[in-house]
Parts: sequence; C-alpha cells; structure tokens
Amino acid sequence: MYRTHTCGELRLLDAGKTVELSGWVQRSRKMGGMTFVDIRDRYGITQLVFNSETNSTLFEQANALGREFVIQIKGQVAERSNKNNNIGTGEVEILVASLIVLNEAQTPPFTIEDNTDGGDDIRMKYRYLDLRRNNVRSNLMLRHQIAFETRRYLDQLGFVEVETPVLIGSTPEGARDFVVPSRMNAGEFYALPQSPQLFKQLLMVSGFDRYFQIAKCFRDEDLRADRQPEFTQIDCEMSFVNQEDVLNTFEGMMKHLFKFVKDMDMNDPFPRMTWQDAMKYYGSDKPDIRFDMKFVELKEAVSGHDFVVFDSVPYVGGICATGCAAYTRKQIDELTEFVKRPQIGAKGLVYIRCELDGSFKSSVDKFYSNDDLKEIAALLNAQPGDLILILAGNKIKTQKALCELRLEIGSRLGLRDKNVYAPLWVIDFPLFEWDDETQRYYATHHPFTSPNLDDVPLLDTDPGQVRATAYDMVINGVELGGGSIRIHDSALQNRMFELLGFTPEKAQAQFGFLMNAFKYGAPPHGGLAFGLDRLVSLFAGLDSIRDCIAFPKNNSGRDVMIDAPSLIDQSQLDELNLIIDIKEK
RNA sequence: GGUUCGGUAGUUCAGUUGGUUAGAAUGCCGCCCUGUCACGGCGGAGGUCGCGGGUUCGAGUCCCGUCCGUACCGCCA
Repeated sequence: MYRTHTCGELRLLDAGKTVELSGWVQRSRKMGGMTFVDIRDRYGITQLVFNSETNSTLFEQANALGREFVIQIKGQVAERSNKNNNIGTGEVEILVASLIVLNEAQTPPFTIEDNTDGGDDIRMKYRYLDLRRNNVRSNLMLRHQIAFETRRYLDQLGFVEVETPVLIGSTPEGARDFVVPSRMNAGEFYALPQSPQLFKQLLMVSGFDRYFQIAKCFRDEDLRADRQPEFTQIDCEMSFVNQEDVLNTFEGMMKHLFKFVKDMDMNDPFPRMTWQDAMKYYGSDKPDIRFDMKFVELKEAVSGHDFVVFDSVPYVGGICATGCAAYTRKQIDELTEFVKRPQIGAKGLVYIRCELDGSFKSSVDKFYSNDDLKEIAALLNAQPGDLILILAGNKIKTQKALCELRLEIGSRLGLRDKNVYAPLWVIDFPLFEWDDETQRYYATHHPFTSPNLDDVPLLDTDPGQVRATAYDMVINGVELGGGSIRIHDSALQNRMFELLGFTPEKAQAQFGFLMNAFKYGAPPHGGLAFGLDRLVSLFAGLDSIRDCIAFPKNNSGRDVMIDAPSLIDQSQLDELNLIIDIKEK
C-alpha cells in the first residue's frame, strides 16, 4: 500500500494520526534548518515538514527532491503553527518520519500550477503534464460529470445506450469522411462515422424505441476553436414522437444538467424562434439572446435621399447600441475597421449619434436632415445617448456582417456574461438550401429530415419554401445540438432523394439498407444530437473546446504529443495494397 | 485555398529610427537562512533572435520566400 490518505484529505481532526501519503513534489521551500515540501495529487496539496535537528539524514534526503519527483512518505499529522487558509489541508502538516523516492523526474518544461508559464504549443506537446494542472483537470472532471448526469437522466426515461460501429461506409454528402483502407478487401475503404445517424434510425426500426449513445464522431474538415476532427456527440433517437415530444424531453435534459452539474434552476420554458425570425432579427441561425439589440430593416426609411449607397442596395439594416453615443471618433473607426475586415467584408459603416440634447449627428448628415434622422432613430427605438450603426448591401452578407457587429458591441458593452445562460430553440429550418454552383438543392439538415407536413404540397412547386421539422438548441450563441423528425415513409423518402438529385440507383447504392429497413415497418421517429465538447466548454466558460478534451489536435489536425499523423512502413502499405504517390502542388 | 496576429534564454515576454557585449521575469544550478506557503537574500550558468535569401558599412529590427503556431473566412448535410 502506498498511501492511507490522499493529499487533499487531512484536516485538523486528523492531528496525531500516523499516515502515509504518495504524490508529486509540487515545490519545496528551504529555510535553512528546516524544509517544507508540498506534495500533490489530484485531490489536493499537503505540506510536509523536515527538520534538520530531528533527523539530519532525512533532512538531506528532502533537500535533494526536485519538482515532480514521485514520493511516498510516512509521518505524523500535526497542527500548523502558521495556518494557510487558501487550501483545504492548510491547518495541518506532516512531520515526516520516512521518505521513499518512487521515481525521480526531469524538471518539467513549464510549471505545474494554476497559472502556468506554458503557452498552448508546449502544453500540448507535454499534455500529460498539462493535465496535472488543476484547471485542465477540473474541465475533464466537469466533462465526466456532464456525461454521467446525461446517462442518469436518459436512463431514468428508459433510454438504452447502444454502441454503433466506427468502421462504416463512406457517403459523399455532408462533411468529408475520414477513410480507413481495408486490408482484406483490396482497394476498398471504410469511413469513420460523421455521426451514428443511420444506425440510430435502424435501431428505431428494430424497436429500441429510446436510444442514446455518447459517441465519437469524425469529420475531415478544417479545425476551429470549437471544431475538432474527432469530437463527441450525445446522440439520441426516439420512436412514436413528434417535434414537441423531442423538444420537451431534451429541454428537460438540459435543465437536469444545469440543475445537477451547475446547481442552476432553469425553470422557464426555453424560448422558441423560427429560423426566419432568427435570420431577420439576428442575422444568424444561432443567435446569442443574452442581449436584445435586434436588427431593424431600414431600406424603406432611408431610400430617396440621394444617398447612393443606401439607394443602390437591396438591404439596409441597423442596430441600436445602447448608451454608446459617447463613442469617440477612434472607437467608431475601430468598429468600421472591424466590419471591413475581409472575414466580415462590409464596405463601410454608417453611424447616427443620438445626442443627449435630442439632436443627431451622423456620418450621413449631408443626405439626411435632423428630422429624417429622428424618424430613423424612432424605428430603432433609440434614446438620447444611444448610437445607431447601419450597414447596407447584399441581404445575406449584410445581415451576417451586422450579426458580427452586434456581437462585438454586445461584448464591448459587457452583455455577454459567461455566467448568464440564455437557451433558445431555433425551429422551422428550411428543408433545402439552393446551391448556385452545382445548380441543385442540398438538404439543410440531412436527407432523412421530414418536411413540415403542412408544406408537403410545396415540394412540387417551391421546394425552397418548405419548412423542415428540424430544430437546434442554442445557448449563448453556441449551437449545442440539433435534430429533426425523420421521414419514415418510403414514398416521401424517395421524393426527397429525387429532389436532392439522387437517381433511384444512386439512392439505393448509398442508402439502400435504410430504405430496405423502412420496408419492414419503420415507426415514426425523431431525435437529436448534442455536442458534448461544446456543452462542457459552455459550462466551464471556455473559449475553446480543446481545453475540455484530454488529448486534442492542433489547428492543422496534428497531435503534437504523439506526432500523428505519420508515415507508415512500406510493409504496411503493401499489406493494404496501397501505393503512395503524393501529387506536386 | 485565403486573411490576421505571432515565432528572441527551459518557459512567458520586452527589444526605440537599422548602430557598442540582445534584456526582464520566472525556472534551473551554487551559497546563506528554523515557520515558509508566489518564502527571502547573494551569486552563476543559460541565445542558430524559426529557416533561407536580399538590401546595407552594419539586420533581432527593413524587403522577398519558406516552415511552424494562432484566430477567423471558405469548408463543416
């Protein structure tokens, strides 16, 4: 036995006990005749005391300890004369009687402390050391707790966790697949699942009725702070349900997680917003509704004043930045630069200052009288002291830019508090998106999403107007999850494939197994999936999902710790019947 | 594929208009110190300024290229 207690466990009540502890040397403080050593494990830190007068041999041994040495000690718990209220064990210390070095350690490249001196790169390379730090470990503990409470909630409701395969077939639609060569089938490849979508629908056909899985998913696309090539979904599916049933079940799940993980009561029903409204008022299908600042369409109000910029574009939209009339020229220039960045792409920014005396000052005074500006301000419900910001141009692009501007202003005004959670259901997504380049419709969600039954006649006349029974859960502008009611009727599914440009042969080749299964009695069903990584980072207030993943990939999709991906031996290639011929760029 | 910012000591960073021997903090090593807990004091070691080329009497600094990292756009049904 290496220990009788953990390093976070001992209290004043334990004084006098003889204990054994094992852990890592966090730091030692040498005072001359005595040395203090902090010993750490994941439960906490305990102070060890070595005194030269009590045992000089042991004292010398203690002085030879380096950072991160793994040690085991035996000693007596004693009350400290100087207590440390910052740590749980701060009232006691161990008068060490014997010390064993279980393993020496090289000096780590960065300090193992809450505020390390390590940058991202070096921390990733030595991730196993990074994970010794409290904040990274606590993110993983939170992740565990969320996964555990998810299972507990779903189990209570009769959901069954079923594992689905990771080696499956490739499908061309959607994200790019990761592929795995098959040794036993020369020239053929498996693909890793982008989600367990088809399998969970098959499980519904099998009668599992309520399924879930905390499943690894894979997408070979470029990374972001909130996107990793392998990530985890809480994947769920239910039979004999409509949209309302699904929404209620998983709104309940989110409330359960807030309650039992964050100790927050989310009593109110989550608000719902149609996709149309989300785009119109926030320019985004995942609006951050911690603050209002809705878009106001101004095209009509601003037209006909000889201001070519506004007259020549299809869309003019504004937002009202509360209390920002005092923004300096420099601050407004900053905002202008912000919207003109190539990533946002606005041509310029028009502002109207609503002065405290009731007058207006704008960048378009030449074209608009004080009364004109007053009318515009009234449309935005702007009060004296507010600042109106207006963008104009192509509708979609301008709304997108205005969305970014709104979020930027929200951040500057402190309206995006990480401790405030504003959940939202976005519903009524369009079933299809038209792609100009390929001149065809694509499924907004996926090809198995059921249209809103009221809109089925539109499938023949105006597919772009058809609403899907698809829904997303959005919290604080983060798309946490989404799903849909699925098509369970073969005829309707065939019609969908037709609209998506699949020939019957191609549909059969791609999804034949699902369509065949549906011939044997598919129940009405639907479900959704949550991004576990995003959920954890939201709960932890993190900017990146990497901080809640034990061993994440970097921006180029590399694992810098194990240095993957990497080349493989010729013998491996031979077994796989592969010849590598890297194309010149 | 594109845009942005960055790459200088083990680590995190500073480095002026291009000008003497490239600095600080922290970590590391040594000495001193018996109540510290971000201990303190004194001393020391530690640098391919990412890499290649160019401009210049002279480049960490300016220019071009390239590699790596970062955030974002495209992409992510």
